[in-house]
Amino acid sequence: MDEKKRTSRIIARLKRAYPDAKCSLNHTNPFELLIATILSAQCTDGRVNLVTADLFRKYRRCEDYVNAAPSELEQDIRSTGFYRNKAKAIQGACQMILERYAGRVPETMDELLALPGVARKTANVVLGNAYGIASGVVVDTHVSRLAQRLQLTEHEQPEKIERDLMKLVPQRDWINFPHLLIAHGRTVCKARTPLCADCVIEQYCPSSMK
DNA sequence: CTCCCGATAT
DNA sequence: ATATCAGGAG
Repeated sequence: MDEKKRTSRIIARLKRAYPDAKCSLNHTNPFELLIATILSAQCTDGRVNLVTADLFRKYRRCEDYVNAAPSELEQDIRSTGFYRNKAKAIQGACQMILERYAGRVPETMDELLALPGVARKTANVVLGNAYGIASGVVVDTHVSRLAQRLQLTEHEQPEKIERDLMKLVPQRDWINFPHLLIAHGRTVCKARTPLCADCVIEQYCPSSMK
């Protein structure tokens, strides 16, 4: 079986197992998703959602972040970790969005990549989940781990993994595919102890311990 | 490559 | 005690 066929079988199985897989970061607009995604670095989505529940009530627009005292914003996002970096990134991004785009989150890859604290992973999350634009494939820690275990790539750098996945996965699935891998990665194909006995794609996995 | 960093699971 | 979590910048 060639790699594309194996990939399509994997996708079909995962869609059946996780029919409701979607973006797990709570948000009601592109701006909120951008902030939530910046906060999600090396932090669980559950923790991010806990923080943004209060954060999005207190900070509604770019001006609210830009005008806040850095130390106060840092405390408001502290429990997500890396809070100094994240606060600085958020304030820098908001200032740029205000100056260049009149407060609207841009809808192109290049414009998003120019924002501080935003690289391909965050840009792909915002474009895909807030704007419905299939700009690429989100590669986070779960997608990276599963793509390697499934041997959908032989690389470790996120950018190279994304390039391999964009070749293997049909573009209509670029947005949903990471949701499927993340759902599977969180519940079954875990980082420390993969539960291969419970895996619905075990027959397609070269790394299976079954 | 290193650094940033708190919360939770194992 | 240590690994891991929807990463990005220098």
